[in-house]
Amino acid sequence: MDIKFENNKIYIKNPKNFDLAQTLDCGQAFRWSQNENGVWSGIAFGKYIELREKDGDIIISGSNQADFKNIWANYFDLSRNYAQIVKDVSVNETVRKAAEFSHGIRLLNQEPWEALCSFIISQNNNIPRIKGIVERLCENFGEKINGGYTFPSAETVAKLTVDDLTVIRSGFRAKYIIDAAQKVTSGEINLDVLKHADYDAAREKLMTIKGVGPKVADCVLLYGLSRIEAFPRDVWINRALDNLFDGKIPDCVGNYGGIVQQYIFHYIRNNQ
DNA sequence: TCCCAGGCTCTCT
DNA sequence: AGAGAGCATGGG
Repeated sequence: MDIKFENNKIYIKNPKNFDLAQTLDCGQAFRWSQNENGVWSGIAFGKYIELREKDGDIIISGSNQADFKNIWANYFDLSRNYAQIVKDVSVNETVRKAAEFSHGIRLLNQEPWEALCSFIISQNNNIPRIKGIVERLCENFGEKINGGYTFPSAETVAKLTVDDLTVIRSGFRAKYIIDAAQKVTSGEINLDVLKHADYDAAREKLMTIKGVGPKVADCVLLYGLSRIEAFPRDVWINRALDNLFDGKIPDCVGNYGGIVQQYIFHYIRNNQ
């Protein structure tokens, strides 16, 4: 992608396969919102930024060249060739339709701990409420910065009790959040190591955390540890597999399960 | 009001 | 190994 830095803004000129609304509001991340002027804002890696689309470009403000290079280029997965991937997986007609409907969704490479914590919260829950719980977690236990609150560190959460978490109204998930924070803080779970570990071994390790089963583990691997071969199966995906794919993932998906899963998730959720 | 939500744990066969 | 109840909370 063609990047330009001008007037304290970052211009992604004529972006390919990058739609802000599709990417930021498709249920993979829970801290992005759009205001009445169409401007998206959010916080990740302890930094607040704003993004908007104008004249076919994406404009990032509130950031700088160093952060773009060190954080956002990877966060928005800018080096991945989505056009080629879409072409490869579109051998299957239903996948092609889902990919077309989901055009512009990119996988966000999120912070491992934030992904772990967020997807623990996601279980047996709906997206609006997940967002509310995550936001209350940040407001109560994150660090105040310009624009909002950072996602609280595992170290911070590890010191809390179930009672302390009453304010975020996460229900039965509170004890799971704390167990995850404690295992990450103690080093019993090293998320950076799991990023490069054998997939099944990493998955098993994540599932030693209370409240982390197969689906949450796959989500952590996909959204937090950049493992695009992950294929999380939630109620929506299972429904789609049953109704559209004879119950199984088509072979043409190959190692891009995570991307196709995201396309199918978006497609099935917005088409009954 | 009732059903359900980007599931998992626990218990009982 | 597999099935089923229960779980906190609240959005639609």
